[in-house]
Amino acid sequence: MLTVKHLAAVAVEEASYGYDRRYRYIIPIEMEGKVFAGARVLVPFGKGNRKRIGIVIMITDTSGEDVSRLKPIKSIIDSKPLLNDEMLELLVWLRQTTLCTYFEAFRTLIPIGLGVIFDRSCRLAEEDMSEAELSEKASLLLHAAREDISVLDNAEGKILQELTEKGFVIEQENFKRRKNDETVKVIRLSEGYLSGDVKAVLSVKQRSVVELLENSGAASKEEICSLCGITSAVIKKLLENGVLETYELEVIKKPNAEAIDDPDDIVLNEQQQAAYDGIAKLIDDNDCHAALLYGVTGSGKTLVFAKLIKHTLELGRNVIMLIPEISLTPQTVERFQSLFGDLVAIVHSSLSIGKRLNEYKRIKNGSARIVVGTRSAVFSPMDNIGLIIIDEEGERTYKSESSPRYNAKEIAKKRCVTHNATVLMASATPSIESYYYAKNNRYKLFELTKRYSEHDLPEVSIVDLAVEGFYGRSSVFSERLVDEIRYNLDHHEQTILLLNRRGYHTYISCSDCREPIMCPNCSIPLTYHKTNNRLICHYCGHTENMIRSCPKCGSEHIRLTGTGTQKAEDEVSQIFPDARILRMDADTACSRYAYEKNFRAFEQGEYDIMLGTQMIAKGLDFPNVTLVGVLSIDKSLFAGDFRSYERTFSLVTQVVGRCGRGDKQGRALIQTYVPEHYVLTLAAMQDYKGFYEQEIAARKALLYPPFCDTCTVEFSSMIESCAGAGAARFLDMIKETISSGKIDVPIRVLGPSKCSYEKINGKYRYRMIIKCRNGQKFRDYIADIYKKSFTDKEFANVQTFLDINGDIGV
DNA sequence: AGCACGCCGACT
DNA sequence: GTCGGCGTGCTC
Repeated sequence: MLTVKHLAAVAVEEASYGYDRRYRYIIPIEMEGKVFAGARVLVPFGKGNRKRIGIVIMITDTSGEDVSRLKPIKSIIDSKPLLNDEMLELLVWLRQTTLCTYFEAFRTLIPIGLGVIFDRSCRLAEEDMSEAELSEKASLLLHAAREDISVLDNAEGKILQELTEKGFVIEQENFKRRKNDETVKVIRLSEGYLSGDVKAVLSVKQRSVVELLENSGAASKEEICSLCGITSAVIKKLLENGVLETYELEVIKKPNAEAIDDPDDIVLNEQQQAAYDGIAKLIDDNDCHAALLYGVTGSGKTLVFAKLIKHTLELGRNVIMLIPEISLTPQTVERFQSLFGDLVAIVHSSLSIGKRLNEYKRIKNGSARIVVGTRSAVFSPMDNIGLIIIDEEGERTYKSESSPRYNAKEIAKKRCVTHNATVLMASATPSIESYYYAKNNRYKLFELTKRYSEHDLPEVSIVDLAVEGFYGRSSVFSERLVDEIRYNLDHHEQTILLLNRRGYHTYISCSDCREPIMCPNCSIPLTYHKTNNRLICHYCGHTENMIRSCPKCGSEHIRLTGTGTQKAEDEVSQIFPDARILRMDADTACSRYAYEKNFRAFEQGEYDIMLGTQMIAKGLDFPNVTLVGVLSIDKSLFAGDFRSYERTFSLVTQVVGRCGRGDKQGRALIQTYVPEHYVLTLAAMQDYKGFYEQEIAARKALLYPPFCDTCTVEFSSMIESCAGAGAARFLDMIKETISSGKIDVPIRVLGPSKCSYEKINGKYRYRMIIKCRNGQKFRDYIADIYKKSFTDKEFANVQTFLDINGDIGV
C-alpha cells in the first residue's frame, strides 16, 4: 500500500441501530486535506460495495497500521464541514443518550434543505474495447445494456462493478439538494455577447432590454418586463439567440421585521425586577447555570425575558428562546420581533424548506442573534450562546416523540455547559421534576407571584355535573354555565369554552349488540364528523362513510353519543342564536395562517365565544375575556399516565389564567363528575405549591420521576403474536443478564403488556417500562440488549424502540 | 437492510 | 455429482 496518511471514521446512512457504527475508510491521496469531520462523503459499503452517503465523525492518523483491509472513500459530497466541533459532539451525545442512529441525529442537526438525495446513473463508454477479459455474466449484461440502458439500474452489484472497473460502464453520481436554496432566476447579458462572440441585430424592444442590462447588470424577468414595457416573449427570443443568459441568484431575504418598540421602555415591577436582577447576575457570571422562573399566569414573564435578552445581547452573546408551539403563540413571536426586529430568527416546522434554510444561514452567519422557535430550534447553529429560555417548560412538546427521542430541555442544558451559558426554564405550572430540582438547589428558583394587571386571579367555581342540572337532554352545558355565558353576551364580554374532544359525536355504538364502532386499523372508537357525514379515526386518519347498520349484527339502531367540539358548537348556537362563535380545533385550523387570523379576529371582538380543544388553553392574551368554561376535564384527569394529574392541573390552571387579563374581574367554571378531586380544587385555587406537595409525595411513594428515570420499550408488529413474542424475548434477555450476574445497574421492570390502545395504524403494540437511573451505565446496558435484538429471530417482524423519560401511558 | 457464504434436499 | 433452498453472520 502506498502512503495512506489519514483515515476517516464514517457513519453511514440507512443503517439500523444494530449495525450503526463508525466505519473506517482510507482517505485517498488525491482527497488528502479535503475530507473534514462534519462533512458528508460517499463510501462503498457492504459486500456489494453499494455507495452510501456517510458523515465523517472523525479523522485519524494511520500511524503505520496495516490498512489493506480498509476501503477508500469514493467521493466527497461537502467540500466544507456542515457541523462544527460543538455540533459533532452534540451528534455523538444525542446518539448515546437517546439510542438513535448517527444519521437520525445528523438529520435533526441540519435543516432539511441541506439534505442531499443521492442517485446513481450509468452510461456506456463510447470507445471500443476488447471484451475478451469480461466474465460471461458481465458480457451478457453489457450486451443487454446496449439494447436497453435501464437494465443496469437493477443489475447485480458485483457484475456492474466489474464493468465499471474495466471501463465499459461509466457511473455518474448525482447529488440533488432536496430543495433548492431560496434562489431567484436572474437575467444578465451573456458572456458571449459581452465578448463580442455573439452578434445580433436587435429590434427596438430588444435594444431597450440590452441597454437596461448594460446599466444595471442583472435583473429578474419581471423587473425587465415592467421597466421596458415588454412581454416575456422579447426576453425569450434574446435568450434563444444567446444575447442573454439566466443564472440562479441565492437570496438571503431580509425578514420584514422592524424593531418598533424599545426594550428599554419596559418598566418592571418590583418582583419582576428582582427576578431580572438575579438571572442577569447568573448570565454575567460566565459559567453554566440553570434557573427556574415560576410565575403565575399573567405575571409578566415575557417582560422579564425581553429585558434579559437585551442584557445578553449587550454582553455580545446570543439567545435561544424556545416556545411550545409557534402557531399558538403568535403574540409572543410578534412581541419579540417588534422589540428586536430582524435580529430575531423564527424557526419552526411549518416554515417552508427554503425559509428554514434561510433562517439557518442568518443564524450561522451571525446576522440573527435571537432564535425564537419550537423544539428543534435548540439545535440552532449559534455561536457564543449566553442564554437559553424555555418558556412553559412543562409542555410535552419539548419531548420528541420520534427518533431521536430527545428532550429539548436536556439539549439546552448540554449546550449551556458547552457555552458557559444560563438555561432559564419558566412556567406558571412547572413540571414536578423541575420544581423539585429548584427546591433542592439544582436550579436557582425565581418567583413572580403577582399578576401584572391589578386584578386578582379569576373566581373559579367547580360545577358538579352529578348534582347540577344539565341545560337539556344530552347537553354538555350545565344550567349554571349557560347562565354565565348569557351574562357575558349581555355585557359584551368574551367567553372561552374548552372541550378536549374533536368531532361531533365521539361514540358510535349499536343499541342492540352494544358494540362501539372501531377503526379497522386501530383499537380506537371512530368519531362522527357532521360536516362531511363521515366517521374519522383521530389516530391514523382513517375515514369512512357514516354507517347505516351495525357491521357486527346488522341492526339499524345506531346510537350516537358523546359530545365533541362540533356538537358543542351546534348546541351553543341553538341556545344563543345571536352569538358569534369561533370554533378552534385541528379540523378548522390547518395552517398557521388560519390560527393567527382567527385569534386576531377574536381579539378584535369579531366573536363572542371561542370554543376549542386545548390548543386555545395556553399562552394567549385576550383582555376582554372574562369567562372561561371547561366543559369536561375528567378524561384528561384519568388518562393513565403518571403525568396525567400534572398535565390536567396545568391545563386547568392555564385556561383559567386566560380570563381577567384586562381591567375586569374574570370567572371560570369547571364542569366535572369528581368535584372533590384535589387536582381540580387546587387548580381552581391556582395553588401550584399545594399541588406540588401532594404530587411529589405520590411520586416518591410510587417511585416515579424525579425519584427515578423511565425507559419505555415499545414493540410493534403487523402480527399480534410477533409483537408479544418480541416483548417476551426482550424481557428474557434482561432476565439472562440478571441470572448470569451481568447486570450492574439497578432496574425495575414493569410489563411487558399490551398498550392501552392495542392497535394503532394496523400495528399491534406492546410496551415495557423500565424504571432506572438514567446514566451512561444504564444506557450502555440497555443499548447492548437493544442491539442484540436486531439479530434475534424473534424480532424479525417486530419494530422496537426505546424512549428514555418519555410518556409511559397510551 | 442487503448480500454472500454455507450446508442440506431434488434433480440431471 | 450440482443447482438452488433460505438460515446465519457481517457490513470499515
